[in-house]
Amino acid sequence: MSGGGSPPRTRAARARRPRFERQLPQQRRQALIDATIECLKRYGHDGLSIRTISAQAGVSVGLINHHFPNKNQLIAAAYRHFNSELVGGLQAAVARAADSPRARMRAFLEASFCPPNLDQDALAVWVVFWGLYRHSRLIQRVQRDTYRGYVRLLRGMLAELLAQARAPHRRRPRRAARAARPDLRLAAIGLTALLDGLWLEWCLQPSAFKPAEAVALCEAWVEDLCRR
Amino acid sequence: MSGGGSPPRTRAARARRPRFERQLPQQRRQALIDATIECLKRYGHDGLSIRTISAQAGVSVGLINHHFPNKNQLIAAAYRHFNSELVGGLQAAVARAADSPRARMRAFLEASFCPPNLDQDALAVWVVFWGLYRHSRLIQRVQRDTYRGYVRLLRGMLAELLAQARAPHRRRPRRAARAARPDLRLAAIGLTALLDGLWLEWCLQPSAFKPAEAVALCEAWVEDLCRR
DNA sequence: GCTGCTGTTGTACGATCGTTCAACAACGTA
DNA sequence: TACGTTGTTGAACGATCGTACAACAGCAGC
Repeated sequence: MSGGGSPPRTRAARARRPRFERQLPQQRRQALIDATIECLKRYGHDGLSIRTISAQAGVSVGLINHHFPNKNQLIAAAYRHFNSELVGGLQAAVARAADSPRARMRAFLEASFCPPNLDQDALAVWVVFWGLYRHSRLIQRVQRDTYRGYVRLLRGMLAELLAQARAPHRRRPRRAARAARPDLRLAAIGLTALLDGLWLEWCLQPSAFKPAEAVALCEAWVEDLCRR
Repeated sequence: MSGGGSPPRTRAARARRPRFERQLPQQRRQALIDATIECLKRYGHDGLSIRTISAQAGVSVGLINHHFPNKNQLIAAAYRHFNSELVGGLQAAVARAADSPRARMRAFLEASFCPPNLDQDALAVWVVFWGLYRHSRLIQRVQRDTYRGYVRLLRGMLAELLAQARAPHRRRPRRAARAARPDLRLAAIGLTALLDGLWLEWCLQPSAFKPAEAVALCEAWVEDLCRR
C-alpha cells in the first residue's frame, strides 16, 4: 500500500513505469504479424480489423500504419509468415529424418498430420487467407512465392521414391526415364491433392479418422504408385 | 417529344410504369439468395454487404430485412442453396448414368470435374463460406444437414464397387463382409480427400492439369482400391 | 373506383471501419 | 543533464456497415 496504487510523483518513480516500451521496427513488425494470426484464429475474418489486431498486440491503433503502409500489407506479411512457417517446418522434419527416400516421405507425411499443422485453428486461418486470394494481388504474390518451395520439396521426395522403385528392375532404362516425367507430374498433383484433402477433412471433422490413418492412406497411395 | 420524356399525368400512364413490382415472398427470397451468391463470386467476402447484395438484386436496402430476420440468416440460406445445388447436380448425374457401378462412379467423377462445379468463382464462394464456418452456428448447421447427402451418395457408389470387385472371388464370404466395413469407411474418406484436393488444386491453378486427368487419377485410385 | 393488406422504399441512426496526423515520450547520445 | 531522433499514442475524420421504421404503393377483392 506504500504507493503501489497511487500515481508516482518523483521523476525516478515515473521512470520505473514507462507508458510504453520502444522496440526495434523488426521486432514490432513481427509482434503485429503474430497478433494478426492470433486474431484470425480467435475471431476469423472479423478478427482482421485494425482495432482488434492492435488490441491483441497491446499497442495503439495508430502504430500499425507506422510499421505497415496499410492493412492489406500487414495481412500479406502475415500470410507470408504463415506460409514460410509451414514449409520451413516440413523441410526441417524431412531433414531430420533418416537418409532413405521412404523415411523422408514418412517424416514429411507425419509432420503434415501433426500439430501445429493439423489444427482446426490453422484451417480457420488458411481459409480466411484463401478467401482473400481472388481479389488481392498481394496475397496472390505471396502464394506464388511460397508455394514453389512446397512443390519442390514434395516433388523431390516423389522423384527419389519413383527412381528407387524402378531402378532394381533395370528394364527399358531409356524409355522408363522418358516416361517418368509425366508420371512424376501427375503423381505430385495426386499426392498433393490427397494430402490437402485429408488435412482439410480432418480439420473439419477431427473425429472422422485418426492422423495415423491419414498417413497410412497417403503411404498406401505412394506404394500403389511405385508398384505400377 | 410528345410526352415520352416528361412525367406522365394521367393515371393510365402512371400505371404503365410502376416503380417496383411486387413478388411472392418465395420468389423474392430466392432472388436475394441468387444475388448473394453472385456478389460472393464478384467481390469475395466484401460482397457480403446488405447494400451490395440489394443493389445486385435491384431492390432497396430495407427489403432484405423484410424477408430475412438478419444478414446472417440470408447468408446461411445462400449456403444451403449452394450446397443443395451441388449435391443435387451430382445425384442427377449419377441417376442419368448407366446402371453399372463403374459407370455411376465415372458419371459422378465427371460431374465433379465439370462446370458449374469446377469453377474458380465457385471456389471463391466456397472459401468465403468456410471462413464463416467456425464462428457461425447457422453455417455449421447447414453444413451438417447437407454434407450427409453427399457422404451417403459417395459411400453408396463405393460400396457397390467394392462388393462387385469382391463377389467373383467367392472367398471367405463372412470374413470379407466383416472386414469390408472399416475398408469402406477409410475408402470413402480417401476418395473424398482426393476428389476435394484435386478440385481445390485445379481451381487454384487451372493450367496445372486437365479435368480429364483428375478423373483418371480418381479412377486409378478406385481401381487400386478394388484390386487390393 | 374504393379499400385493405402487405411487399417495398429510402431515410435515419449508432456502431465500427481504415487512415491521418499533431503531440507525446522513450531512450541513445553528447 | 539537455538534446534530438523516432517509435508511439489517441483523438478525429469521412466512409460504410447492419438494422429499424414510418411512409409509400402495387395489386387483389369488393
